[in-house]
Amino acid sequence: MKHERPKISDVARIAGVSTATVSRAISSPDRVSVETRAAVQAAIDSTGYRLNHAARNLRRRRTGGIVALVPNLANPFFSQILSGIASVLGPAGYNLLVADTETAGADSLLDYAEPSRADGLIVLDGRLSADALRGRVPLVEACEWVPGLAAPRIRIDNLAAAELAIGHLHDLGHRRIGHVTGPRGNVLTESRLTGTREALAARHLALTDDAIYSGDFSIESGQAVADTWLGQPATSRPTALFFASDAMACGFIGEVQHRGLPVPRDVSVVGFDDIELVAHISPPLTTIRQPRTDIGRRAAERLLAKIVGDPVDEDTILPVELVVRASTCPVGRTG
Amino acid sequence: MKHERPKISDVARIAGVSTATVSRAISSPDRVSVETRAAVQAAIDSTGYRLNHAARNLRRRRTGGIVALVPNLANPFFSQILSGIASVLGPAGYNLLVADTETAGADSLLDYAEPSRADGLIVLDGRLSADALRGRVPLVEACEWVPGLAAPRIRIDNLAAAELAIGHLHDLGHRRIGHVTGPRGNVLTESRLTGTREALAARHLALTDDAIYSGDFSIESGQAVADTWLGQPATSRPTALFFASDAMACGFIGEVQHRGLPVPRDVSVVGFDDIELVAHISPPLTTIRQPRTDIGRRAAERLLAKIVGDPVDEDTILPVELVVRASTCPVGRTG
DNA sequence: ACCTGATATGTAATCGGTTGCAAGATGATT
DNA sequence: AATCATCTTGCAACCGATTACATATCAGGT
Repeated sequence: MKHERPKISDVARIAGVSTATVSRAISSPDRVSVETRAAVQAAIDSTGYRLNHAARNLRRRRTGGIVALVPNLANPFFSQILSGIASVLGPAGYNLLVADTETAGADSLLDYAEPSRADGLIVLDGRLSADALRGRVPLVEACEWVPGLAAPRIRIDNLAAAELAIGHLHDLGHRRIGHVTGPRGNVLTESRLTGTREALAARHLALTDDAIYSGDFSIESGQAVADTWLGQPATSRPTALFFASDAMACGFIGEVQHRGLPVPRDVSVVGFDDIELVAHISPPLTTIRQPRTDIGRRAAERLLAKIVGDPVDEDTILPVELVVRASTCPVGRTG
Repeated sequence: MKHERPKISDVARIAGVSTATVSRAISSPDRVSVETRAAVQAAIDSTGYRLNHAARNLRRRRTGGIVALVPNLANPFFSQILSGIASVLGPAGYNLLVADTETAGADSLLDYAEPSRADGLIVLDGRLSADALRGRVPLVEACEWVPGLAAPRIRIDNLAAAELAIGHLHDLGHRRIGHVTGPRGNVLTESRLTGTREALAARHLALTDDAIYSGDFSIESGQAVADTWLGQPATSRPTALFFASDAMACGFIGEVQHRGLPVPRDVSVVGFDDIELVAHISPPLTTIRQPRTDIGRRAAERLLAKIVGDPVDEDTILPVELVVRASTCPVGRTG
C-alpha cells in the first residue's frame, strides 16, 4: 500500500507521452492538445501525482514565495500589515511566509534572503544589518527601515504624526507635555522623538529630559512609565503624554487608573498605531492611526514591481490620521 | 562586476578539491581535515559562494522548514503560540514559516502540505479539510482540531475551563449566567458551549436560549452582544457572562461601559485566552489562561518526534487556569 | 505539387547540490 | 612485516522537474 511517490516520468509512462508533455500539460495547458491534456490529467489522478517543488524551483530558479521579516509577531500591529501584503501577493501567484526576527536566529534570517528560498523580501524590522541584506534578493522595507540600505521604503510620516498629537494636546491647553519613546536605537523611536521635539518647539515649548520617558513599545514598559510619572511632583509633571505605541499607552493607563487616578482627568494620553483593541478600552484611546492595510498592500506591489524589474519609487510616505477619542481632555478639567 | 552566482564547483576548483569535499566541509565539517576545511572556507569567502537551497532540498528530500497554518494572524492569541513553536524549532535546525489560512487561497494551503515545501505542518485551524490533509506531510494539531483527522493533538481542556468560569461566577452568587459563543461550527465554540451547559447543569441551572449569545471571537461581535444584552429586561437578563474569547469580552465591556453601566457592578464578565492586554484594561479582565507558550512548544516537539518516526501520543490535553481580576464581583453588589 | 507557418510532441541537457562506494593514506595491533 | 581499522577524499550517479532545440504533422496559399 505504501507506494513510492510518483514522479513526472510515471505519469508520462501511464499517459503514453513524454515527461516534457506532462510538464507542459501542468504549467502551460494551452500548449498541449485537449486530448493529451485529458490523458495526462487522468494519469495524474490515477497515480496521485504531486509536483515536487524543490525540483521545479531548482530548474526554474524561482520559488514563488515572498518572505516577510517582522520584528515581533506578538505585536498585533503587524498582522494587519501582513494581511495587506497577502491580499496583493495571493492574486499575483506568490505565497507569503512570515518569519519572526525575534525568535529566528540571525543566521537563519539571512537564509531567507537567498534566491533559492524566496523571490523577494519584505523587511519590517529596522534592526537588521544593511550589509547582510545588501546584494541579496529583491527587497522592500515597510514601517521601519534599515539605515544605509538602498531599498524602496513604504513608511508613514512620523514627524507629521507627532505634530498632530502635540497639536491636539496643545489645543486642549496642555503646556507640560511629555513623550514616551520606543526602544533606544529604533528608527521610529528617533523620528517620533524628533517630531515631538520639533512640534513643541514650534509652540515655544521645550521637551525637557524629565518629560522624556523611555519605553520599548511594550505594555510593561508603559506600566513602568506610570510608576515614574506618579513619582514626579504633581505640580510639575506633564499633564499630557504622547506615547510612541498604543501598547505602552495601555499599560500606562491601566496602571494609573489602578492607582486611583482617572484618565483623562489627571493625565491626557495619546497613543500611536490605533491597534484594534484601543477603541474599546476605557477610556477609548486617542491615537495616531496608521494605514496598515495600505502599507502592506503598497509594499507588496512595490516588491512585485521590483522583481519584474520595473523602476520603483525609492521612498513612499503615507499620511497618518489623528483619531480623537476619550483619553484626552482639556487641561485642568476635573471631570 | 556582475558575476554569475558561484556554485559549489567553482568553490571546489579554487580550493583544489572535489565538489564532494566542499559539500562535506559545509554540512559535516568534522568529516574533512582541518586544512581542507580552511581551504574550502577561504574559497567560499573569496567567491562569495552561497548554497542553493532548492538543489539541496531536492537531493536531500527535505526542506528544513515547518509551516504553521493559523486561522488569523490578526489575533494576538496566536503569536505567543508561534513563539513557543519557534523556540523549539530553532535549536532543532528547522525554521518556522507562518501562513494565514484566512488570506491564503485554499489551493495554496494544500501546497504547504507537500513534502517538497515543508517537512511538517502545525495546524491551528480546525476548519481545514480532513481529506485534503490526510496522507500528506507529517502534521500535528494545536488548539483547534480537524474532526476526523487522525493526528497528534495538543489542546486545552475546554470543558474544565468552562467549569472553572461558571464555578467562579456561581461562587460569587450569580444564578443567571449567560454564554457568548465563537463562530458556529468551530470546534472550540462547541466544546466551550457544552462545557458551560454541563457546568450549569451540575449546579441545577439551565442555559436558556436567550442566555446564549452568538459571536465570532471578534471584538465587534462582543460589542454587538452588548446591544442584545442591553436590550433585554434588566430583571431577567444574565448578571454574568462567560465569553469564549477575550476579544469579545473587551468589545462587550467597552460598549457597556460606554453606555454608562459600569463593569462589574452591572454585569460580571469572564473572558477566555488571557491575551496580554486584558490585564491592563479597566477593569482588568477575569479570564481563563491558556498555556500558550507551552502549547506551541509541545506541538513543535510532537511534530519533530513524528518526523523522525518516534511514536507519539495522539492527544494531549493541557490544563487551564482561572485568573481572577476585577471584571467579576458578587452578584447584586452595587459599587 | 511545393512551400510556409502554426501546432504538438519528443530528446536530452540542465538546474546545483548530496552521498554511496571505493580507494589511498595513516597509524595501531599483533 | 603483515593486517586491520580509521580517516580523508574523489568519482559519478542521483534528486525531479523544465525547456531549448529538433522533428513531425497538417492546413492553407500559390
